[in-house]
Amino acid sequence: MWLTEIPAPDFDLAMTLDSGQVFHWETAGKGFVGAIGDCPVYVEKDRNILRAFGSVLKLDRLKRPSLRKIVSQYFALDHSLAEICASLPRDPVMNAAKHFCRGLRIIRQPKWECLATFICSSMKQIAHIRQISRKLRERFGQARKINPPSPRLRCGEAITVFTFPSAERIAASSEKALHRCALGYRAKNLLATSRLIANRDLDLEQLARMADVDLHAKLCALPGVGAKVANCVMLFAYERLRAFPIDVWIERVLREQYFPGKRKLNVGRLRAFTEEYFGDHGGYAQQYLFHHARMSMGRSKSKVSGRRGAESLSRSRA
DNA sequence: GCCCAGGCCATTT
DNA sequence: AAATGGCATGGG
Repeated sequence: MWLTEIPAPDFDLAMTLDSGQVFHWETAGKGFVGAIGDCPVYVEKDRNILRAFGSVLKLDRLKRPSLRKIVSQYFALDHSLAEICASLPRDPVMNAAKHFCRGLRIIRQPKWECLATFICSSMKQIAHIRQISRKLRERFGQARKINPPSPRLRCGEAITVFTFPSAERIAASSEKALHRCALGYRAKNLLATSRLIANRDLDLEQLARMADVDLHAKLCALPGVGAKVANCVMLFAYERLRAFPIDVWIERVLREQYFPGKRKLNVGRLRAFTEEYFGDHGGYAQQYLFHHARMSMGRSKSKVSGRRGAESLSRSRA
């Protein structure tokens, strides 16, 4: 077990973990517990310090990076948010999201874990995706314990966390077993894709060398992976910061904020716009717009009446 | 019961 | 090429 403290002044841990890019971190004490790959970790933000406590596997410890390296890499503390934000468009919608999401980082997730959870994400609310992720971990992953050494770490008692199951482990399960994790029709896709990996027909690490377009096409060829999921995996696991996933939230933001009242707008037109407008860090723009929109929706009570509500509000003020 | 959800896919126009 | 409907499940 190791303890490390990392200066991270422009990093919002809680917002990053609650922004719908990763689904397994759970609050514990004043921080969060989860797994970074095979490493069980407790993390907390204490003023400008990111404090992490956890263990690295004993096998091949010599080749193993330090906990500090693992945490810094995972949370992308090397990303210069100042430069990234400066490169984003400066329209009112983007500015508001940018301001609201200060400190939110696009993290670097393990590739299979990211691919698998986003295969499970289709037509699911984030709370459901979290449930699915937890069930997969509890049922097929490995239990690892975190034993806090001192009350300095405000995480309380010993905690068990579960690693995400390998593709081989999922492939060795069954569609019925996956169904019991509330996967629904997604079970078949997850199983099929896991078997491509277990059978050596697909090596996710090898794909990292491919150009964006080719990587996107390769991912889209996998069962249960379409344009949206492929872009999520590119953004959250392959560090392709241009990737701009368009889900129902983002599509709503684009239609209402960037093309208000425009009728003939298919997904292809929206895609053409986002790729040229948001630029090299479009993925950050997308995540900020997504999180801001999702957090703002709670205020208007009813989701369906949200649009009408906003409209009538602006009219009544006029 | 209704609505919707970080969509994908086969089928039809 | 673009629109449409089915798909499993759970929360509000």
